[in-house]
Amino acid sequence: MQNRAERADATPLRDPERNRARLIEAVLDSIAEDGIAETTVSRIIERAGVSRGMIHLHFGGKDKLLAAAAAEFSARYYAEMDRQIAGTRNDPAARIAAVVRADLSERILNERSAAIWHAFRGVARTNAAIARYSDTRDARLRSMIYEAFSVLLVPETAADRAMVDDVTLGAMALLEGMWTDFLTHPTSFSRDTSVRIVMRFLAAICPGKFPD
Amino acid sequence: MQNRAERADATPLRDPERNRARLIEAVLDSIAEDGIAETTVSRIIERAGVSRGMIHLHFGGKDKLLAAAAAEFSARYYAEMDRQIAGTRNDPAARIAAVVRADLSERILNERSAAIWHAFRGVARTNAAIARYSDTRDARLRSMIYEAFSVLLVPETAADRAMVDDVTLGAMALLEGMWTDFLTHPTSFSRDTSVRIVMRFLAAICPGKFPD
DNA sequence: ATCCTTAATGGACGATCGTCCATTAAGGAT
DNA sequence: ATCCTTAATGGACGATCGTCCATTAAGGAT
Repeated sequence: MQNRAERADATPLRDPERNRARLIEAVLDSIAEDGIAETTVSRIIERAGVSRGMIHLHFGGKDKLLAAAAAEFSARYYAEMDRQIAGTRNDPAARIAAVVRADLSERILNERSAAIWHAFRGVARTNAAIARYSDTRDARLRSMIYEAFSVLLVPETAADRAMVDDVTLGAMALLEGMWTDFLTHPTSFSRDTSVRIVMRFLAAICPGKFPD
Repeated sequence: MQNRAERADATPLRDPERNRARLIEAVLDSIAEDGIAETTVSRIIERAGVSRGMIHLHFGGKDKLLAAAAAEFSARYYAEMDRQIAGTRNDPAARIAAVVRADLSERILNERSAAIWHAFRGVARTNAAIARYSDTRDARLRSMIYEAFSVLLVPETAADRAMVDDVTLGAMALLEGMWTDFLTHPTSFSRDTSVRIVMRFLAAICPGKFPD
């Protein structure tokens, strides 16, 4: 139809990397907009603008494409998280606040990401590949919070260490809950309110550790 | 094959009510064990032990059967919740504690219910019928917590009322997060620890309101 | 005993699913 | 200029999906 000489730009006709990326993006868009049940091979290739055989060619099948999309989604999450909390390594209270702000920031928590995240969660129990990347994202966030509280609360006794465990679990639960609130009440949800509430709870349970 | 005279018991050969219940139970079991994607008409009737045409006969189609299962799941949730918090109407602190304990109790939060709940959440965005019952359950829990905090904190100023809003949202988030923790870490999850942490956070943010 | 309503059956049906491969052609290597 | 590797195409395929209806029979009404 069109050869290189006829095209004004230098866009190559063949670009496996670009097509892989398009397929992954199409999967994420489809899950966010139409849900996992409607994310069929036909819909995916339609969104990506590629041919039917390409899923099998580049990923080996639909399931592996979904797993790759989950991996990409997870990787983007903590890449952005790392970016936003950079420079808070020496101040645990600031780091925790930064993690909370990042986790609820527009770049990380938005209608698309919340829909995708909950869709993945819903099927993770019966899809080992998706569960793996879902767990990875979880574990990363948890360890960030845990490390910061370990520095902030300088635990010495067993009770102190239990406190670090508890407050980590509580912080994770609060953030998880805010994501769910965003998903279920996207219009009334307030990013600032959510950050404020999480920080108020954390400040209340760690008196004097989170200066205003 | 078998008529009433030949059967020892009095089980009727025809029992639409029983068959409806069997189909709903089969759907919930299938979602919990195999996931929503594997919950097909063939799998459902196999579990329920009924014939293929019965879904259309009694519910009008698979989608309506799923909606009925979501309705039943939601109804059971707050029936059990009401049962467990009965008798705490005059003591808001006790009522909040009872709601927390109930929401995390074995009868309400278990592997089956957590799997079903998250599966429904994952598709609620693109399934209006399921979203409706999911929201109903949510709103019921939220209003219980809100009412109790309204009595407990006797809000007078605008700031007081904002506090009631905040602590309600925080309590909801904590409970949601604990469900997710149960789903993702069923082996390490501790019911008692979760209840304790939620109550510690609530007590910390409402000083003197939750006597030990 | 006969009739009538309706619960229950189970297979036929068209629609879609995801996989896979024969074929084409891009584009670098020679 | 020719060859060779491999990206890309798109339709054929069997499998499975959910719906629906002709048929059977349960069981109350007469």
